[in-house]
Amino acid sequence: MAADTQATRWRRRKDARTPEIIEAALECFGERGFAACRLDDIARRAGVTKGTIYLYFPNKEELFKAVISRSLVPRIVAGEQVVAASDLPAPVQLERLLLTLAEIIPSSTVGAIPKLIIAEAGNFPEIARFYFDEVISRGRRLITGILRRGIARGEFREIDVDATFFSVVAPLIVALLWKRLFEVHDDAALDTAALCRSHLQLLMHGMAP
Amino acid sequence: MAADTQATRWRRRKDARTPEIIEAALECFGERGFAACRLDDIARRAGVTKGTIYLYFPNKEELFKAVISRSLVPRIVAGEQVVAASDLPAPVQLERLLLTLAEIIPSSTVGAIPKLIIAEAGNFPEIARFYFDEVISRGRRLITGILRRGIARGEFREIDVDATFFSVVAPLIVALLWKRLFEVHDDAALDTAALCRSHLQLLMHGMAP
Amino acid sequence: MAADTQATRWRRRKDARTPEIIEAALECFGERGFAACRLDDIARRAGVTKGTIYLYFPNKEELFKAVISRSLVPRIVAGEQVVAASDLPAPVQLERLLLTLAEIIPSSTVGAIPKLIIAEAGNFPEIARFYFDEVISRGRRLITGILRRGIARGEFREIDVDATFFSVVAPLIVALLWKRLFEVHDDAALDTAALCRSHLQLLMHGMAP
Amino acid sequence: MAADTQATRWRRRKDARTPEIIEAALECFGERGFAACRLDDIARRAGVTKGTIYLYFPNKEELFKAVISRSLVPRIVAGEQVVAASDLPAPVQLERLLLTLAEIIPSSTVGAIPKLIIAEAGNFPEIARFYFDEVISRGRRLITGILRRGIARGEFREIDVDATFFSVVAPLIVALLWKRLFEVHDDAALDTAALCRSHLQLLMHGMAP
DNA sequence: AATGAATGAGGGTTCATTCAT
DNA sequence: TATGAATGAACCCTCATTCAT
Repeated sequence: MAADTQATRWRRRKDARTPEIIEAALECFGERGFAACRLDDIARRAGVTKGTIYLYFPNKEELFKAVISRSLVPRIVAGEQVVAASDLPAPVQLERLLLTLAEIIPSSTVGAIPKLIIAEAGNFPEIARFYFDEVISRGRRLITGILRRGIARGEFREIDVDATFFSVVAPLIVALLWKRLFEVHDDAALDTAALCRSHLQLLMHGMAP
Repeated sequence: MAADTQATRWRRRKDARTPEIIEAALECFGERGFAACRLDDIARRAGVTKGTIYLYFPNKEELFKAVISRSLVPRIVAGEQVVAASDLPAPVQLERLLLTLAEIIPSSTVGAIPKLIIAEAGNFPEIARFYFDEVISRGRRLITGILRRGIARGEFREIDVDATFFSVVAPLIVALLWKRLFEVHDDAALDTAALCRSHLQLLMHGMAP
Repeated sequence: MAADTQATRWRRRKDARTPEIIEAALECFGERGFAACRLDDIARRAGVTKGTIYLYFPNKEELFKAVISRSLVPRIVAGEQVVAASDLPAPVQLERLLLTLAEIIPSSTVGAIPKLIIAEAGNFPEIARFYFDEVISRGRRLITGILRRGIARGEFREIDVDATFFSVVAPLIVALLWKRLFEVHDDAALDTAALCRSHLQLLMHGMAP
Repeated sequence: MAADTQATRWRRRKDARTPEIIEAALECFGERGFAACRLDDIARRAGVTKGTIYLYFPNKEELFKAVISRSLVPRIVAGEQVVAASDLPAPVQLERLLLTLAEIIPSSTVGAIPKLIIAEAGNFPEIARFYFDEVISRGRRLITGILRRGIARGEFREIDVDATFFSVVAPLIVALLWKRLFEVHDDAALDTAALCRSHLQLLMHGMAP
């Protein structure tokens, strides 16, 4: 029985290692960037030693790729479901989607990814491509889809949906970066809720027929 | 001809070297990031050897700081002048400012800085602070100033200027990053002009009284 | 056989490395001086690679300090015991102490330290201070103590003990340096034993009441 | 006339360069040792630039040799004259010689050489050999000569002159080093005069028939 | 599966030396 | 003769990666 408990504990431990290391790596990469982040740091945070990381990932670069790819899919899926599951008016859908998106902003883990992508896309074209295909393109399809439906239904005026995509999501992305990079230097904290409200209002007024 | 090249090479005096090295460093940092960019690369681009860099900058970090600080002031000043020099209606001022800002987007040199800042602000708080004070804060003051004047003059409806600041500038910043990071993966090139037009229209409609 | 070598190599654990590296460093520093001695040389002598040294010492300077400090204490203690353990006449004690001291002269390891100290004391005041406090001062206390006792007991005439300290020990120190620096250029090898005998005789005659 | 003055001034300047640089180099080498002393430092002290040094010396090593060799001959000659010029009793000659020697101790320039030799003899065998031949051997010849004459004349007892040579000069050499390396760490300054007096007394008593 | 001692290639930095002016 | 900008080899140090245990 004791042996059985042991075995279970060890198995769970082993299964848990991969996400634990990814989590630790995401934190560390997010704070310092890919190059400046040492595997020793990641290992310490994950509660293992450097050598152990190599049992789960062939090298630092692959670990980085895993960090990026495995941390995002759930979020995208969530977003797609918000839209697909309903047949609400486009403005309502857009609002819900942005509010869902805005929840990521303060998330200490996933929220670090955009900064990472921006910093390292040049050095890791493979990651950039993956991120573009799996996150950005899907996100853009979601949003432009809503915009198109809104136009078709007469809920939005005739707008350039590809361009407006930027107007819609950019403020949230910039807010995400701001929180991590500049809020500490500013007099007041960034009021994410107010920003969302204000931005949504601007969008609704701005796109109204 | 060889003699001529030599002469030219030697004519380049101390005062020419500094901007040459900064220029080369900006390119290199912009492409690969601070840590991944080797001094050898910078030196080669600047047409000198590694040792020469140390005649002009005490170390890599100070070179980085110089790159950031010396590349920005002129742009900010330009922006401030666009506004200060006129007493036009706020919407017109806003339009002119954004169009000026948009010109930076394709600039191969200065346009690389935002990415750099985002990537390295965490590792160089001093630089983050400098950038925040000298670029972001001044830019924000410019824009919120225009917004406030517009509200006061009845040209804009009552809006949250601090939040709207994000809605106004974020699309341009994201477009800047997009150009460098994702355009290559997208089917079509990003039409900056269309984006500006569309975004301005959205803003004008969205903030109209 | 290869397996055996391997095993031996791996059996050497952390605790064995430190003295091995210190020993190698002492040899190397002793031969070439601090600045001229490359870490690669030390590593090769210690049978490790450069990187390994940094697992045991934070940098070259700290390695140097360790070399000095860890190589000396045993010798001093030995000297103090020679004196403390007995209540012999002062001349006898002095003789024993000098003979003990003279044993260091040909020692290839510890014997290199005085040269090192002389060469680097200016660059490493901390080391100079340590050496002065832990070696020189203690040695001086030992010798002046014997001299004072000898005077008090009427075994020596009234002498300036602080000045005589130099007359007592200097010849041994100079002999130590001579062995390493000039013996090779001289016609005959330095006869340390004869030097000791002659010097002790001089001292005994010279300090006799 | 002005031209003439100029010419004279320039010639004098040029003739003065060599000793100026040697002087500056001796100071610098004496303070930091050969390796740790940068040519930039020497140049600055000599009031010239680095390049100028290469007009007078082919490289750093030759400059070092010049420093050693040109700084010593005068002193040796002085010592030899003190002895050769007289037919005084050996004890008196010895006393005069040691007092002459002791004058070097506080000399800030020449006094730095022994430390330099000790530090670098291993790295520059050529210099060690030169110093041994031109300084040490001649000094030893002087002193052992006096000792032999003293024995022959019945002024000294039968002693081992080669060994006693160390007993005679070592205290002065150690005092020289002490002044530069450890006096700053000691409670009291080293009283060179007292040391000479005490040492001479010891010698005279110790070698008396 | 996990460790952690060891490696070694690579980068930042220094500085003796060169050379056009 | 003197300068000082430029060079490049050499060295310290870091850290991703390996591997015996």
